[in-house]
Order: sequence, then structure tokens, then C-alpha cells
Amino acid sequence: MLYKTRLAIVDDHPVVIEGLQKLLLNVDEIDLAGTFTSGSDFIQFLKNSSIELVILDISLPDINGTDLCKQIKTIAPETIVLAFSNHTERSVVMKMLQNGASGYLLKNVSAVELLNCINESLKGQIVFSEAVKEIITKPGLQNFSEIPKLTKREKEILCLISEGRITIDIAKMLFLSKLTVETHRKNLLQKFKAKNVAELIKIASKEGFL
Amino acid sequence: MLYKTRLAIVDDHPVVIEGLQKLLLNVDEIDLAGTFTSGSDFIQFLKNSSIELVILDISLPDINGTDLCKQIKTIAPETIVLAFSNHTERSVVMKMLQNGASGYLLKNVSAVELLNCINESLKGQIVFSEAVKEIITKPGLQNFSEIPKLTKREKEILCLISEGRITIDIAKMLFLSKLTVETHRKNLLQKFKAKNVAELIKIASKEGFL
DNA sequence: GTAAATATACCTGTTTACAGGTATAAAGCA
DNA sequence: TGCTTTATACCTGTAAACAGGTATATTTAC
Repeated sequence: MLYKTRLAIVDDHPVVIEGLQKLLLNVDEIDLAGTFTSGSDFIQFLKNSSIELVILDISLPDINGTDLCKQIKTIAPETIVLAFSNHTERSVVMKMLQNGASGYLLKNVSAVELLNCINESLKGQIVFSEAVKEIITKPGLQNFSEIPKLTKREKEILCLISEGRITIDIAKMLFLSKLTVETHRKNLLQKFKAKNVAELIKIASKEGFL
Repeated sequence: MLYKTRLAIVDDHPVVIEGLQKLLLNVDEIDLAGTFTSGSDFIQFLKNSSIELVILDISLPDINGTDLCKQIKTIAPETIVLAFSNHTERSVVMKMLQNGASGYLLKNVSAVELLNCINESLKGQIVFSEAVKEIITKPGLQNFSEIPKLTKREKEILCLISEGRITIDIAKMLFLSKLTVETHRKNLLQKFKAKNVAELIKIASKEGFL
């Protein structure tokens, strides 16, 4: 008796599910354990069944795919999550990885590439479709917008701010006047075009400064 | 005449450089264009020479490897960066990817695995040494510490805060009292054990909430 | 060697955040 | 069903951030 990999599909487009289903039915080693059009449906299912690999769309009606990925990895850390999406934004790819995905495929992958990625990820590999590799390794292409250039001091202070330190403490730690730190803080807000620290830290974090 | 890949090594431990050098000298297709023990040395070099692949240590005397990686990808987006480090923290791995690295190898990789990774990354693959794959796909193992569980409302407000909105505006947008939003904000600070929004946003971002 | 960028310091007023409470209706779960 | 969590609302005072300036050594870069 052949061992079969239990696989699930989560995608709110029935057409996509149909397509994947047809594709995977031909594969002997795969047991399509279920298809779901909403995140909560799948979570419910996952609580009672074990799934080895799930193909996960990112745009879902009830919950976004990145959050869902995190939930899946919390409930079933061994379940392999492959993102399957149209989103080409670098930030989305990174967030999926952040949340434990084992790979990211754009929906334009070929059948061969898809099957290959499924197999590789089952072996523990981390897989990306061709276009995604470019997106990951060429950060400049996307957000060439403006990555502000910070001085050493600014980076230092940015970092301390992100740790929750208040201005006066930062001043003491760096042997500066409180007012100097305020100036740096002001410059940071300007450089990042942020309205306040909250936005500042978000952008800085996204740009990889923290 | 054989075409050779121009490769550089940046590592502040001379021993590591020696070791890599010896290993790579046996490889015909590789031209070891230079070895560097500090980040600024390499940056200087990179401005005048083209390098196809650089093996990059993360702990350096003058600049940290993640920042250096970002600089490299800015100056020479085509240069492939392979992180080569002892750091097993998930956050470090993610930051290197964030900054455009094509892979992450722990220093305990075997010679075979290393050469294999170099070759694969030259083909455009994104590569990780075995242990790193585990680190990426099992977020829970490391920071199982406490990932706070947020309600839908809290996520909503967290997100708005991260966009730089102030309390009163958030209240208006969600048709809530300013005071209610303040309570949510307070709860967020508590759940994330943050001293203020700056720290809140940093942690939330690291945990993948944003 | 000169110009530009950086780091430093100061001032004033207004707005916002934060700490420390209390309280209640509604939704969700057992 | 009854218990718990979630979302809602309110109060008060203090601390901190932010906006809007000006100004000057000291590096760094060209």
C-alpha cells in the first residue's frame, strides 16, 4: 500500500480549487484531504485532522492568508504551508516567511513547477516560483522609492526608540542633551516621512532597519 | 578559456577566510577576487570592481552584516549575497532576507553543502543550510515565548496606530469613543509588554502582525 | 580645500500618550 | 445555562512627544 501525503487547498476561487484538484488527482502520492474556501473552515478542520501540506491563497474572505498561516503553524507546527497567490509585493512574501510558510508560489506557475515545489517542500526545502526569487533577492527594484539614508547616530537613536526608551533616557545613555536627541528624533520622522514614532517604527522595521 | 565566477569573502576571522579559501581554490569555476575582514574595506572594493557572489559573515567589527548586505544590494543589486554565520536566531535570518540575501548558511555546513549552495545561488536559487530551513519553517520553536493573542478590534487598532493615526482619529474612523480606543491601546501595550507605542510597533512587526 | 552633511545644543508652546483606576453590555464558549 | 472574554465608555493627572523654529562645531566627501 502506497503512503499518501495528506494535502489541503484553501482558496476562495472555486475555479482555482478545481484546477488544482484536477492537477493533483493524477498524482498517486497525494491524497487530497480537503478543499476550503474560507480560513475558518480550514482551521476548524485542522483541529481534528492532520494535514501534511496546505496550499494557501492569501486573499480570503474572512481572514488574510498571512494571519491564517501563523494560526496554522501554531495549531500544527509540522504542517507545511505553501503560499499560492497573485501578490507580487515583496512585503507580502516576507510576511508569509515571517509567519512560517515553507514557500511562495505565484499563481502563474506551470504545473510542472508546482508539482516540483510540492515535492521539494515535503522534503523540507523552502521553495519559490521563479519570479518570486527575483522579488526576494532584488529589494531595490520594488521599493526603490526611497530608502532613507541614516547616519550612525540616527540608527543608534532609532534603535533605542524602538526599544521603548524615552528621549531623556536616550540622552543620558549617549551622553547627549535631551534637546539633541529630540532633534535626531525629528530628523528621523522627516526622513521616513512619518507622522509619529508609531509610523516611524513601522516603516523602519519594514525597511529592515530594526 | 573557462569563465570564472568572481567571488569575495567578508569575515573578520582570518581562520575562516583561510578555510574557505583553501576550499574554494580547488574549484576551477571560481575566481576568488578578494577577502576582507571589515565591511568598509569591502564596500570600497565593490565600488570599483564587480563581484558576482559574496560570502558574508554577520558579525563584523565596523558594521553589522545585515546593514552591509543592504548596502551591497544598493550599490550592486546583481551581486549575490550569501550569509555565513553562527547566528541561529530566526530574526537574524529574516533580516538578512529582508535585506536581499540569497541565502543563509550556518558555519557548520559541510564543504559539499557549501559548494552546492554556492552553485545553486549562482543559478538564482535561494538557499539555506539544513538547520536554517527548520528555523524558518518552525517559528513556534524559537519564540514560542509569548505571541499575544489579539482580538479583531485590537488588530484593527494596532494597524491604524502603526499607520501613524492618533487616538482621536482612530475613534472617529471606527465610530468609537476616544476613551474606548485608549483602552484598546492600553491593552495592546500590556499584551505585548511594551513600554510605549514605539516598542509596541517594533514587537508587533517582528511577530508578523503588521 | 572647500562645501555639504552630521552631530551637537537650545527655546516655546500645544498636542498626545500613558498610568491608574471603574464599569457594563454583548458576544462567545462550556 | 452560566461563565469568560471582548468591546465598549468614562475620569484625572502627569509625562512625553511633536511642531516650529535657530545656531554652531566637527566630520565627511568631492
